[in-house]
Amino acid sequence: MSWRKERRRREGGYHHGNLKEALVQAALDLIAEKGAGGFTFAEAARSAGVSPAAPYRHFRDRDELLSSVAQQGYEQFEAVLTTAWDDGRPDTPSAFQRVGKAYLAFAREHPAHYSAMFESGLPLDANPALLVASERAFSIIRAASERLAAMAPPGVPRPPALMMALHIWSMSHGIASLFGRGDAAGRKLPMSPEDLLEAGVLIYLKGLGFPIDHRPGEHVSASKK
Amino acid sequence: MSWRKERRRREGGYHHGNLKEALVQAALDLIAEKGAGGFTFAEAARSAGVSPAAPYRHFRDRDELLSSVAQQGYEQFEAVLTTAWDDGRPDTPSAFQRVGKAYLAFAREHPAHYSAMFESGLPLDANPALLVASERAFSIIRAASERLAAMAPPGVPRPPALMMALHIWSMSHGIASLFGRGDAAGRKLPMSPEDLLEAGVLIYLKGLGFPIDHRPGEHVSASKK
DNA sequence: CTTCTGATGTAAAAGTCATTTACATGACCA
DNA sequence: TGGTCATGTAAATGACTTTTACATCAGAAG
Repeated sequence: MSWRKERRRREGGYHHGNLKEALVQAALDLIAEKGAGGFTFAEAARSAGVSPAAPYRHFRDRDELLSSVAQQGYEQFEAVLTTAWDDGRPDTPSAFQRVGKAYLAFAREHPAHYSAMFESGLPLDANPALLVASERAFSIIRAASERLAAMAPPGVPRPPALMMALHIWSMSHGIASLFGRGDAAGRKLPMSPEDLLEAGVLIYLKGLGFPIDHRPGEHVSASKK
Repeated sequence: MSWRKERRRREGGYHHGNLKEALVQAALDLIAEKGAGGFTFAEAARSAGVSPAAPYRHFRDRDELLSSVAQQGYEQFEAVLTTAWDDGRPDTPSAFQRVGKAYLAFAREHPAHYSAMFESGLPLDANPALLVASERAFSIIRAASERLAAMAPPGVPRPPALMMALHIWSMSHGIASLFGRGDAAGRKLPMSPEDLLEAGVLIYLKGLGFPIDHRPGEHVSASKK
């Protein structure tokens, strides 16, 4: 079944057998190396060992390959966030912070995906599946915000959960985008992005009336009172 | 002095007379139209009415033109933020909110500049002047944060002013980047980016202990108690 | 087992870009 | 009036994108 294809592939058979996946992988490597802009269709083809025209059997054009990478990114992103959220265990606030960390971790560990998702300039509605994937990923942040909003102290005016989700998302994305990747964009920071985000989220939650106190060695941190 | 050049330019003289600026302007138009990635050196040359090789007399390569656009953007950005800050008049908190609005307004009104500055993928240290310009712009946000930090209520633990500035910058940038431009990136929002940012900043400031209350018709807003 | 056919690749070509090199023009100065 | 440097042009190279006509192969049908 498959050993045959494997063998042919190694021997340079006419058919690749797995080109679509190979191209996505090649694109990831190239984007990681030269950025979403620097990636070329032709080089991806070269990496996969096929002619420059071969990719057109699997993707309408360069943008569709980029779009596939972004979609795969959103799907993995959703999985990562879902795992981090873990349905709010052991408690909502700490799970919430874990989601924030997972956000930054994803940006750092999957820079190519992140780049395709947020920095490639491709319109979200280019591919319906892409839009769906991105919404599913955001829905995790939103669900977490809903849960958090539900346990906010009463009497304190607060925005709708959607707005909370957008605030958290925006701060996470802003930090990831400006400072998140090693040194690619060049902006230095006298602290880790994770610490920056954690502190920011804690201050924000405190603004919503959540009980926050601080332990030695840290600026602020959350704990149940 | 100059009428002569003007005349020649109209008549299609051999020398353009003002090519460098014309190229920057052409780049802005093209970036606004097709994004930072879609912009080409050749087309900028065509817009300016010169041969494809002419731009090389003024810019080492395509990236240097992009870098010039970004630098000009940072300079205008700094000017806009400085005006908005107005040295904290009439009072620090409202001036602070004004800076946030100015941030989003810049992203919306100068999408091409914003794109070159934050989404073009060019390394900040490509051009020393670029780095300086970007730091000067950020310094406005930082100065505003310093002032705000200085008037924070005592007894409430708070992060260093630099961190505050980074939080505000990140949220502003995150919102601008995700939702700031009409519909380019495709993400819809059931509220204006300005309202989103204002609410986020107010919650954040409340988390720092600033007195905030709310008036009818708005989610939250600041006033002295 | 042979044949047919759709899926998957290739080769070649056209058009666009980025970039370089040798040459042309003309603005300005002595 | 020349000379000279800055500013443009023309032409060439090599990469990339995309299309078109043709080649190959895997698997289904007989």
